[in-house]
Amino acid sequence: MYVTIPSDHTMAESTAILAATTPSAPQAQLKRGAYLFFEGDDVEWLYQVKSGVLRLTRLLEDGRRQVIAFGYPGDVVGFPSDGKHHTDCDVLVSARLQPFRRAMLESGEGDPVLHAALLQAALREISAMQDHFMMLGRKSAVEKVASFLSVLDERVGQDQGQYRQVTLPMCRGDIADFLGLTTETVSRTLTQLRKSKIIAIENIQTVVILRPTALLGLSMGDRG
Amino acid sequence: MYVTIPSDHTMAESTAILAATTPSAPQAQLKRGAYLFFEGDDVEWLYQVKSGVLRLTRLLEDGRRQVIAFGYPGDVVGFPSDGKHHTDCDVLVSARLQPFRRAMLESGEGDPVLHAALLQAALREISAMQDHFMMLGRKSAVEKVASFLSVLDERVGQDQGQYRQVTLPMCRGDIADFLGLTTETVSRTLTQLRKSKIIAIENIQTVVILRPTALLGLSMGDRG
DNA sequence: CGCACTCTGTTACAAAACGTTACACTTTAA
DNA sequence: TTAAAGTGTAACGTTTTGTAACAGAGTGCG
Repeated sequence: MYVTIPSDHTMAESTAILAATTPSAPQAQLKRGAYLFFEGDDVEWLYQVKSGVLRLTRLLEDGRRQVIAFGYPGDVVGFPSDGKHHTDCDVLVSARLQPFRRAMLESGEGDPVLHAALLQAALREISAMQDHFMMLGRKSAVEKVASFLSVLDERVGQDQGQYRQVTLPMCRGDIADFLGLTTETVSRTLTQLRKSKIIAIENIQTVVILRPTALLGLSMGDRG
Repeated sequence: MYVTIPSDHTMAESTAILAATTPSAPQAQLKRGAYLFFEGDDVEWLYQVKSGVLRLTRLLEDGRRQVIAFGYPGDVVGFPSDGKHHTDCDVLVSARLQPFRRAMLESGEGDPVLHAALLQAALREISAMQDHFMMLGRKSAVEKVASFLSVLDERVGQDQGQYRQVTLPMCRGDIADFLGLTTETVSRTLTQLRKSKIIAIENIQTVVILRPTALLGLSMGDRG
């Protein structure tokens, strides 16, 4: 999951699953904290997330970290480049995963439909990352956090009576490293949104969206 | 071209051209200022840059702009998502382009070798964009500009007697929008690098790298 | 059970980085 | 030649970060 510019097809497309195909391996179940792969590993499998949440990260030698993406249901992770993984990937919320052999993407032997579906997933990935560029490069802290919450709401928000509610399985540091901010700034910004009554923070992992329109406005550059 | 973490294979890989294949269209020659496509256009062709430089951009409604990438020889541009372009693309330096039908990527009918090569280009694109995330999200102004010059040097730098020399066909505003800075900051940072004798600015489009190691150091977080 | 300890998150204040504004200068195009 | 666009530089302002202190939740241990 990246922070993309809102669009109605986003969810439908990305969760359109590679379902009607012959899997080459049974689904795998992984617990919180487990690692799927590390940067530099040879790619054997791609994975489509069926349930749970993954985290993809890159590290700089001096310890700085960038969270590249969160893997939500429907997302495909593990695209190879030169046959290798270029991120670490671990499990944030215990996940069910559908593995696909790397060859299914790269040569498509056997199943052209699956091959095409994985290719389309890669192409969508490129487009989503382009959107995320705009966010990392050109948005303010408030816009970033507001965008993040909006996208998460659109993608996995739940109805909670009058309002909608978003669960944040990642810690503040993960959000910061995803949005290019510090944990303090993420924390301060959430407080600011709470004080403007745009969100409520029910508990540390649960945000209630009180004014979705205001949030969306902030994410696109309206003044607070 | 993205600002990726330096690696010896970068150039060899990306300029490894889709050469030994049957082109489905003759090469095209485009002049500075010409547009290849706009955001929202249906994708008919992908293009591999043979010579010249392209610029891929995205716009926000309020006018903020992100330069997504520069297209240098070897790069492939125009990957579709949902069949559409998601950036604008225009010509910075008059370019020779090899067009490939979109179907060559998406269905591969006719030429499996070409299909595989285009797919690999897309996968490399994903990896390069991940590196660029790190840069946009986690690097300071000096690190960004130093990284930019280092990558450009590695990719298209020319020998100039004792030193190496880089041509910047894009204006300061383009560099700024690529790195997530303002033109002033780009300008100040270049001045700063010039005053520390790490680069010399021969003319507005030509930078001489006096101390490549120092530049690389700065790009990875050493103090100035 | 209570206690110290760690980890995460929050807040306040100071500091740094970067952006904004303004203006001079150069180059390019009309 | 003049206007327009692009660039360089400086002073100033804003945003974001860094630092530090503290609160609360969870954990291990006596």
